[in-house]
Amino acid sequence: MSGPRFEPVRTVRAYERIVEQVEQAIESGALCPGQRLPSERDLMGQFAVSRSTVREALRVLQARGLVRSRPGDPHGAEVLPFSPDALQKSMATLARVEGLSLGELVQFRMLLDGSANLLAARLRTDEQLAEMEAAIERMRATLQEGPAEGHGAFSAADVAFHDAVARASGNKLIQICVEVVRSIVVGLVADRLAAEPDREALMRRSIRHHEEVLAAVRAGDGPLAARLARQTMYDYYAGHVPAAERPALRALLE
Amino acid sequence: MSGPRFEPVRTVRAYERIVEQVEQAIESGALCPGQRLPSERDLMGQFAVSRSTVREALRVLQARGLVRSRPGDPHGAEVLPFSPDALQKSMATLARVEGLSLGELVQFRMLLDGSANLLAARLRTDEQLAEMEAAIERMRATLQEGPAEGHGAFSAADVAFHDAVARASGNKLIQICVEVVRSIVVGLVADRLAAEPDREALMRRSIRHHEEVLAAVRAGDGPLAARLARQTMYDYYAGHVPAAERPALRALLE
DNA sequence: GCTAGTGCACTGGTCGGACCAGTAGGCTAC
DNA sequence: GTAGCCTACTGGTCCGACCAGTGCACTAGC
Repeated sequence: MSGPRFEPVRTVRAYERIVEQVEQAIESGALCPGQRLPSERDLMGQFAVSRSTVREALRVLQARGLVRSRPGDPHGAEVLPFSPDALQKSMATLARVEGLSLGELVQFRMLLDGSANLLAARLRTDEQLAEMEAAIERMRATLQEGPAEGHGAFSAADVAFHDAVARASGNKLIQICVEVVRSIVVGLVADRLAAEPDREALMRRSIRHHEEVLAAVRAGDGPLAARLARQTMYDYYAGHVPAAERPALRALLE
Repeated sequence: MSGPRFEPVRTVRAYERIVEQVEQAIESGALCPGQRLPSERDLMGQFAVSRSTVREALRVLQARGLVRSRPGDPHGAEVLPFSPDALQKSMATLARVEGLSLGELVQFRMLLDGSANLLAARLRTDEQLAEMEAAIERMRATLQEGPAEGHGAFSAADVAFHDAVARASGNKLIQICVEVVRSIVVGLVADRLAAEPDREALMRRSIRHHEEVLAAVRAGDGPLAARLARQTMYDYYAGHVPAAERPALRALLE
């Protein structure tokens, strides 16, 4: 016999147990977004620890995007609705530390956006279709205002279109990843896009592409919508991706 | 005239500035994985803040997976190599808080794995091909040992196969996301898979599917490899996905 | 009566000091 | 030369204090 089986004890810091308890309360729904945590001074009583420990736990929870605290707020820390901020922060760190190339990010967007369109062509509601149409309409409108002022608005409308598609995919994870990766890519190429020599032509072509994508989604032709969406993204970003990385991107275009 | 343009000043907490500085040092390479941060007492001198503030900053950095500290370690906190742990934690939290369904997660895996195979069929090296072959061989071997002991090993080999494909895709982001999402899915269905009535048949079929996928990758037929990979994943998990969610998964199978 | 202004009680952010258990590496005794 | 102890230092935790900022109740004025 091997006698009683002892498990290795891992020493758990006090603040970690606080994090766990609060995290679980949030996940279980005992704490809902908008609700407030007790004040730090209350919490130190409830958890029977010092304020430093409570604060370290709150820092971790805040870093994970679960709560937010404001100085002077008499109601205590606020439980936040989920937002992909923490996810985005992790991924942005990843992009920098791990040295993700623009090519890899764009490639990832291509496959995400392509898949979103594939699903959206199947599952979209008429309302979502209208949202996409409206976004394209706004893109067209910005062209009238001249490219200078119009560029921010154009991007916003472009984002709105892709968000609508992602929502229509019916998969929240796709939706979130689309948002996260897009914000990183946009952060990387924003200045380069602003310096684009013939931005208006790019915008005009982008609108046409979006119209084609929408038509495919409307027709329920998922594979076509996916292919067009990938092509659209490729055309929009390929100029900023090092030539050596482009073949890998084009592999997604067939 | 509108006078001088004043910008809103955002009050930045002291610990946040510390986090920023250390983060930047890591990203810029001034601090490499394995290197040590000065001790908390040193840091409070360098940053001219109290130890509480230093510690709160370290908690945040630790929550982001950038450093690790051990009690009693005379060398100070250690700078960690990037690991997707933080990313995984965010996404796992997301999965629970946001109520991601198993269907959504599996669907996401299907599109990730499919895309990885599509790219791998184009870009794989012979060495990577050999890794995939070896993984399948290990899957076969576990069948001989009987399903009871073999199941852990089978899963490990399965994971190794998918990791090899993800690596062969040449996209680190795909690779990381595959890993993150897989671990979440596995965490959700581990117990249900263990209770599978006819596990051996499932494993046998899974091996055959993997062989087909590998053949397509070897032949360089990306679209076929992608479709087979998605089918493989569907077959493996569909039984655990609520029937209502399955049609959305099947949308990825054409 | 209702509003505008004021004060207060309390919040989170920061500080400094203190103690403890644990570690690593140098020192000593063999 | 090595085994074992010792010490200096670490991170984890606690305490008490101060500050600037906030929201609310209360009050003064209409």
